[in-house]
Amino acid sequence: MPTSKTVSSKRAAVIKALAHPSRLLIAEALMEGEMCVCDLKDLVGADMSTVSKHLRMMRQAGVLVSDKRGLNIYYRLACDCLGDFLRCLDQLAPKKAVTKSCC
Amino acid sequence: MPTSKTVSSKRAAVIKALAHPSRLLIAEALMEGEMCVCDLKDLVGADMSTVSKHLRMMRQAGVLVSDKRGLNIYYRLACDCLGDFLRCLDQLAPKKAVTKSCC
DNA sequence: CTACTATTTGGTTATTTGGCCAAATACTCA
DNA sequence: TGAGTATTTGGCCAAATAACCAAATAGTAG
Repeated sequence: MPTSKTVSSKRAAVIKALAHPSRLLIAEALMEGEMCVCDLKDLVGADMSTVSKHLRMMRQAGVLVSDKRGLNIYYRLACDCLGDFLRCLDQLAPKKAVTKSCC
Repeated sequence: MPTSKTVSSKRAAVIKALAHPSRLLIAEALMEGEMCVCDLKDLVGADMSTVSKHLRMMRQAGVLVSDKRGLNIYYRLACDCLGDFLRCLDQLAPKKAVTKSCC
């Protein structure tokens, strides 16, 4: 069985770490380079504690890597496959009806 | 602003459609080719109504396309970018601690 | 050591999600 | 038409999520 439920669950946990507007916004920003929590807080516009929890989740999922330097903790992406994937997803058209093709 | 919050939200909605073990299992299965709801029900091992709701969500997000033929409704993936992305994600290592690099 | 700064953790609350069951559709075929 | 099959919908409940605030922690610098 190439794609067991266990495998899917692990993968889904990683994907879930990107499946929230704020978290994806963070990931997108980090595609440009690392940022510290305070910068990300400004970016997201939420309470720092909220951002911190998002970051922890993403770090635990393996999506982000953190690095403490001076007073700040800097976060960066752990992989560079996000750009291609997002470009592909942007081509999808959300819809409501049944029986329709695209692509 | 290349990556606004609006863009991130739309993308996140699509990603969310894949961010559940059962839904990802469905998507993985559909990488091999289309399947009808009853097949997917057996695959997932949940109530058909539950599977149907997952499918509706994925369809509305634009991830799946459905096609009615005969008695059955067949679903298939709307894009083929999933494989590469999953292969990349599989290289990530989930972790708990701060300050560690990989890749 | 003390004050200060950056970040994380804990508690609480409101909302969303995911599951099942039962009932409703939609459609095919005899 | 009417039975039968495949799928969807609605209702309900338990569990997970995400937000905020307040308090704790870790570390730096004076």
